[in-house]
Amino acid sequence: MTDHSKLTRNQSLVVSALRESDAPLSAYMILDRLREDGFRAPLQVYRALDKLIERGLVHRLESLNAFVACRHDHSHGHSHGHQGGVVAFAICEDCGSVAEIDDPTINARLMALATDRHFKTEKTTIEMRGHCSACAGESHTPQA
Amino acid sequence: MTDHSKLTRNQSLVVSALRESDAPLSAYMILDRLREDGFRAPLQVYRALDKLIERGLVHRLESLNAFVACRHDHSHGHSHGHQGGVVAFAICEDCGSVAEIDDPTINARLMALATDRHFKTEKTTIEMRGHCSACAGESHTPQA
DNA sequence: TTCTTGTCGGTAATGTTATTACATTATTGT
DNA sequence: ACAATAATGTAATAACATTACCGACAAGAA
Ligand SMILES: [Zn+2]
Ligand SMILES: [Zn+2]
Ligand SMILES: [Zn+2]
Ligand SMILES: [Zn+2]
Repeated sequence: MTDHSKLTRNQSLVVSALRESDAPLSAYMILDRLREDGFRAPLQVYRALDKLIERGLVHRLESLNAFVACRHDHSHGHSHGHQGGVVAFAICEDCGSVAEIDDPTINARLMALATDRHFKTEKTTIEMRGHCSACAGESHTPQA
Repeated sequence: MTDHSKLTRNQSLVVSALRESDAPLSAYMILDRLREDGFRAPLQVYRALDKLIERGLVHRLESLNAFVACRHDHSHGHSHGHQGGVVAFAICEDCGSVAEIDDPTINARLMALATDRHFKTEKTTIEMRGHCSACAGESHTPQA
C-alpha cells in the first residue's frame, strides 16, 4: 500500500543527512549541512521533511523541534514497522540518542481512553526525555 | 511539599489569562492579552510560565507550542493531582479544548519500558491530537 | 502536438516562538 | 543596614516555520 516511488534529490539529501547524524537535527541544522549540496533556504528542508514524514521515513520530535530518520525497515514497500500504531521515543538529554519504542499495550490503552471520551485521535505524540543507559552512569554532578 | 508561597503579580496575571481562555494560548497570545496590564516583552511571559510550570499550575503542550492552566485542584498546598505521574492530553483540533488524562496504567507501562532499557526518564510528554466528542459529529466534509 | 494538471523546486520576505544580555527593583534573612 | 536572592524591565537577537510568487518539468487528455 505504501507509495513506493523514488525520492527526489532534495528528499534523499535530507533523509541522508538525518541518517548520518547520531542525534536529532533541527531543520536549520539540516540546511547548514546541505549548503554544499545547493540548499539555500529553509523551505527546501521543510518541504522535503513533509514528504519524508508522510512516508514514515522521518519522525518529528515535538519536544525538541527536531527530526530523526526512522530506524525501522523501509526496504520493502509495505509494512514499515510501527505496528502498534503509536511510537514512543526515549530521548537522551546528554548524548541525543533516540530510541523508538513500539508498544501495543500503550497504544491499546490510549485508544481505550480516547474511545471512553468519544475522542477521535488523529495523531499521538509520546516522548520521554531523560538519560540513556550509556549516559546514566556518568558523573552528573554539575561541578566536577 | 509543594511550595505554597504566593504568586507574583506577573505570575498571577499569566495564569489568570490561561484560566480565562477556553483554548491553549501561545506565549505571544498571552502577551497580547496582558498589554493593558503593563506587559511589554515576551520574557515577562516566559519567566512567569517557567515558574507556573515548575509549580504544576500550567502545562506546556509541546505539539502546539502553547500553554494551558492545569485543571486539577491546587487549592490546598499538597498533592495537586497527577497521581499517575504522567498526564496525557487530548487536544481537539477543532475547538481547542484540552482534556487532561491521568492514567496509572500508561505511566506504569512507560516506566517498565524505560526500566527495560535502563533509561532514566526525567519528563514525559503524551499528546493526542484529534477531535473531541462535541466536534466529532459535525460536518467535516471540507466543502459544505 | 498542444493543453492542462500536478508535483517539485528556487527565492524572498515574513511570521512565530524563544533566549541572551544587562540593568534595576523588591524581598528576605541576618 | 547589609548582603543575598528572586523578580522585573527592556532591548536585541536567535531559532523555528510559513506564505507568496514564480518557473521547470512530467504525465495524461484532447
Ligand atoms: Zn519509526
Ligand atoms: Zn545518552
Ligand atoms: Zn494538570
Ligand atoms: Zn472540539
